[in-house]
Parts: sequence; structure tokens; C-alpha cells
Amino acid sequence: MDIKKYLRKKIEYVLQTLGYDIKYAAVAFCNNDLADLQCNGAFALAKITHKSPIVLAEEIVSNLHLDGQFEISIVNGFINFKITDQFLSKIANDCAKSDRLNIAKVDKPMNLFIDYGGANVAKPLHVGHMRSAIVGEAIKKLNIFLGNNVTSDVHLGDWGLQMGLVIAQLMDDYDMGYYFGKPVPKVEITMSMLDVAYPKASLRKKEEPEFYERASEITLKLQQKVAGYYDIWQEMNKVCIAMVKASYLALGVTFDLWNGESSVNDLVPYVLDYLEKKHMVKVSEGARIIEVAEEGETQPMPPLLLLKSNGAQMYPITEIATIVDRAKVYHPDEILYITDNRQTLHFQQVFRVVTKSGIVDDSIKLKHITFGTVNGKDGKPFKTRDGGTFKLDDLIAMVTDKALEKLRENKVDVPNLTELSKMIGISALIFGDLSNVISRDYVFDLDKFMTFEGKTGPYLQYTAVRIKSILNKSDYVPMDITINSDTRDIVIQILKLIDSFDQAYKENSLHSICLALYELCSTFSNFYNNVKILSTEDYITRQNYLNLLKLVYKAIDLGCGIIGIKIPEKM
RNA sequence: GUUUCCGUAGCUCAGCAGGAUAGAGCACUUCCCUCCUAAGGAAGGGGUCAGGCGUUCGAAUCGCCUCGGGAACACCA
Repeated sequence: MDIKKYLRKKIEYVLQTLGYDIKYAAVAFCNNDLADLQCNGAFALAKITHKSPIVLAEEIVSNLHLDGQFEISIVNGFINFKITDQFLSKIANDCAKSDRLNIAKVDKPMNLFIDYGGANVAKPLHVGHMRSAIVGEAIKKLNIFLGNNVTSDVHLGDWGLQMGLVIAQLMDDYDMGYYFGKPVPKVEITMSMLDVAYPKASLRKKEEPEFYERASEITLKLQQKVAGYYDIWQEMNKVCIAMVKASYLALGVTFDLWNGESSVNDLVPYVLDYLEKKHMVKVSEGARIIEVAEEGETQPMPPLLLLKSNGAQMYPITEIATIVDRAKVYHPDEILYITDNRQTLHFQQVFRVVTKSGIVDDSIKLKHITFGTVNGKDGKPFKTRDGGTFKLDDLIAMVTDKALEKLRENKVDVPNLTELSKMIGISALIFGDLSNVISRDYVFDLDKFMTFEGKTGPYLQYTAVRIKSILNKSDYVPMDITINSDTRDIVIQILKLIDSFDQAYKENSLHSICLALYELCSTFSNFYNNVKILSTEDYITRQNYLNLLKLVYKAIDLGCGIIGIKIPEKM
């Protein structure tokens, strides 16, 4: 149950009967040991009513009827609530009976479309892609858990200039004649070829105007699906998507749709025509643009570029076409874009055009969720020492190896050691990433991902594994839990975990769940060290502990499930 | 330059719809495995919350200014 909401409702009722604004009923968890929850509304109310906060607090409290569920005390106007052990026991038992800790689903389920991942074809995933993948996957799982109907799309970057660049480079490096119907042997495109071609082409783009021109032309031809270029592209796509899929899968990330910019190519003429009929499109320096700046705006708002001067499509127009497509096929109530904060302006522009033009039903909410970039110690987006990007697969291999090393060191005896080390390594990555506030940049610290001690994913797994181990060795029999001073802290932490779901949903940030999970595990570990559960002689007391353990496990498992961490049998 | 995000312990980060004594992990110093997995637990040192002014009973949290850093800003995505 959501204890904050529960208590707030009670206070709201009192405020209403007393004729005060219900906004003063806000309840928060205490971060001290005076109580479990507090309401500080009396102070703010004092300002309005010119009464003393103490008098107001007493007035509120004397009208509260909490049926012995809370012990209330007033300290200088702070209203403190301590949940009684009896009520806490009831809450614990209710949670134990529910398969979702009694976490309520959303009132009105919506059709949610989530766009995350943003992998580029022709390029392996790097650590920057990890964040979008992990964050998006967790937001997806959270929404599904809370009852929304979710469709996810990786939205590949597969139709822009980078495609032309790579194709041009491949044509320089190899005899690609086969694709153009010449009687020469077929060059099979491999990932390692692309690995070389992409950085090489990016560099040449800046330094060789001729090469850039050629790549631009190829991009245009590709978009017109001219044979040869299109065939090379298809081949490239096949190789790349297979690899990208595997990388995502290693992180436990899956998508319902593997669409890309190319998927809406046939919709582009319609979009262009529609916007032109609305008299929104202008020609500027040969390019088709839309002005999106608004009167009196102080921030820079450049026009949106639809087509390059050579007629090639640019990112914004495929973006708009994609929205049209999604609206038509999936009827979403909301489309969520999860990208890093550098794309803020781009989405502002696109959303403006979509809204102004009315190209899709205006009831569709378009929302951009930005996350901070993964930076190096210099505060700039992370690069390896030689200036290259750090490949995601390499990172996964490194953390997996590290976990394997640790497992060997601890002589953990399981048949599928590789599988297990992957599970542990990935959990370190996921927790290391999600425990940061979503919108903020964070420093990529390899050591942080490589240690499995302290506030980490493996710590959560370890705690859960220990609980599982005890339960397996025990004579556990299901029964009602009775909470006392030994165990109340643990249940409070479970309440905080439940609350964190609400916060995570509101903020689209998973860090609150990560933190609550860690604190639950930490509180439990303290208990674990103080109480020898299996050797507790009194049968009832022991069963009480075991039933609580079952609940704690369930809570950890649930929370970890949302963020994408799996609990192993042993570690 | 304009816009925007940020500055909290040695490092990496929480805390910011104002609230009681500013927290955690790592690192450092001590303890705790004859007993449920020590990837653990307990204790300790470490802070002018960048700086200043203001609003308020009360400011790390809100407003303004200064300093410092990141990012975006027309044919990349």
C-alpha cells in the first residue's frame, strides 16, 4: 500500500472539514528517528491563518481518526506519525499476500509508445547507447507493471548521411560492382569492415569536400531506393541489426519494433505535401524549411530543416513521418522519446511543427525525456584514451570477466558460471547507471562498474541470494507476520520501496527505486548480522522471521525486475 | 554571444513541491567468520552544500548577481 497517500487522504479530509486548503496535507517520510512519517502543513497554514503552528497542528490532530494505526505526536508544530506495530503487521501481511506488494495500477491505462535505443546502423553500440537502452527498458517495464499498454521501438538511425558516408567508403575500399550488376565476385559485408569504414568516413567528411559531396549524393540515391546503393544498404542493415540486437539482448533489452528512419520513407511525400498545403514550408538557400520561432522568444530557435538543398531527407522530416505512422498504426495516447539532453531543441522544433500543423490528432501527447550524457573525467562525453568510443560489447565483456574472476575466487560452484557472471556483471552496469538521476550527466567510472561491493547491483543480488539460501534450508511454513521492534525497520523500508515506484513513475527516473532497493537490502543485512534466523529456537519467532524474509525477497525481486536485474540462485 | 543544465566529503553521487542534527558508496583507520554465503556487518575521521545578497519562523532546496564547468544553437542525427 501507498502509506503516504493513505495518510494524506486522512489529513486532507480533516483539512477540508476545517475549511483549509488540502494542499497542506502533504506527508513525507521522516529522515530522522523521531517518527516514520511527518506532516509539516501547519507551518504553511500558520502563515495564511495567522494562528500558531502548534495550535493548528493540535486542531488537525484532534480531528484525525486513525483507529490506532499511528501514534501521533506534535513537536513545535511538526506532526509526527509512528505506524503502530499492529498496523505495520497488517500492512506486511497484505503485501505478502499480493504478488505486487499491493502497488496500485494507474487509474486509466493508456497506450504508450516508447522510442528509445536510437542505435545507428553501421556502427556498433558504444557506452553512450547503454544509458538510453537501460533507462528506456526500465521505464518500459515500470509502465507495464503499472498497467499501461506499451509498445517500444528502437528507431534505428538508418537513413541519413551516415549511410551515404559508409557506402561511399565501402565503394572506395572494395569493389562493390556486384551490387550494381557487374560480373565481379560479391563482397560480403562484415561488421569489421563497417568498423573501419565508419570512423574513416566521418573523418573524410570533414576533410574532403569531394567525398562529402559524393556521400550526400549517395544518401539521396539511397532514399530514392536506387538499385545498387539500396542493395548495399540492405546488406549492411542485415549485418548490423543482428549485432546490435545481440548487444541489446546482453543487457536484457528488447524492443517490440525494429523500425527505423527508413521505415517511413514512403510517408515522406505525404508529410511534405500536407505541410506545404498548410503553407508552412519555405525555401531557404535551396533547402525546404519550416520556421518554428515564436514571437517574443528569447532563446535561439532555428528553423526546422526538412529537405537538404539536394532534396535529401533530413532527420526532422522522418521524425514527423514516424509520428504520423505511429498515430495511424498504434493510436498512442502518448509517445515518449528517451534520448540524451543534446536533442532537446530538435524535439522542441519537431513537436511544434506537429502541433501547429495538426498532422496528427492533437490528443496525442508528445514527451521528450532527456537523460544526461555519460561523461569522462573531463566532463565531456566519454571517449577512450585514444579518442575513440568505448564499445558496449567490450564493456560487457570486461564486467563479465571481472564477475567470473570473483566467482572463481569465492569458489562458487554452479554449472553455468558464464551465465552467472554475465548476470552479475550486467547488474553492476544497470545499477551503476540507473542509480544516477536520469536528467543529469554522470561520470563514466570504469572502476565503479567493476567493483561489486557497496552500493551496487551485485549487492542487491547478494542480499537476495542469502535470503533464498536461508529459506531453502529452513522449515518455512506460511503464516501471518507479526512486526515488533526487531523487524519494523525492514517493513518501513518496504513501504519506502513502494513509494519509490510512485516517484519513479512521476519523474521517469529509476534512481528512487534503486536507492530504496539498496536501503532495504542494507537494513536487512543489518538484521541478518544481528539475528541468527535458522538457529532461532522458538518456533513461532523463527517462522515469523522466515515469513518476513519471504516478503523481503519478494520486494527485492520485484524492484530488481523493474530495473532489469535478475536474481541468481547462488553467487 | 543567446539559451539551457550543473557546482554538496579526497573521488562518485543522493537529498532540492523549504523543515528538525546535511546523507550514502568508494578510499582511509579500527573491530566482527567454531554459528543461516564476509560480494556482508559495526564503529570512526572527513563539509563555510562554489561565493555573495535577498525572501522566510526556517534555505543545500526558492529569487537575483558573480565566478567556474558541460551542452545546444541551418543542410549531422
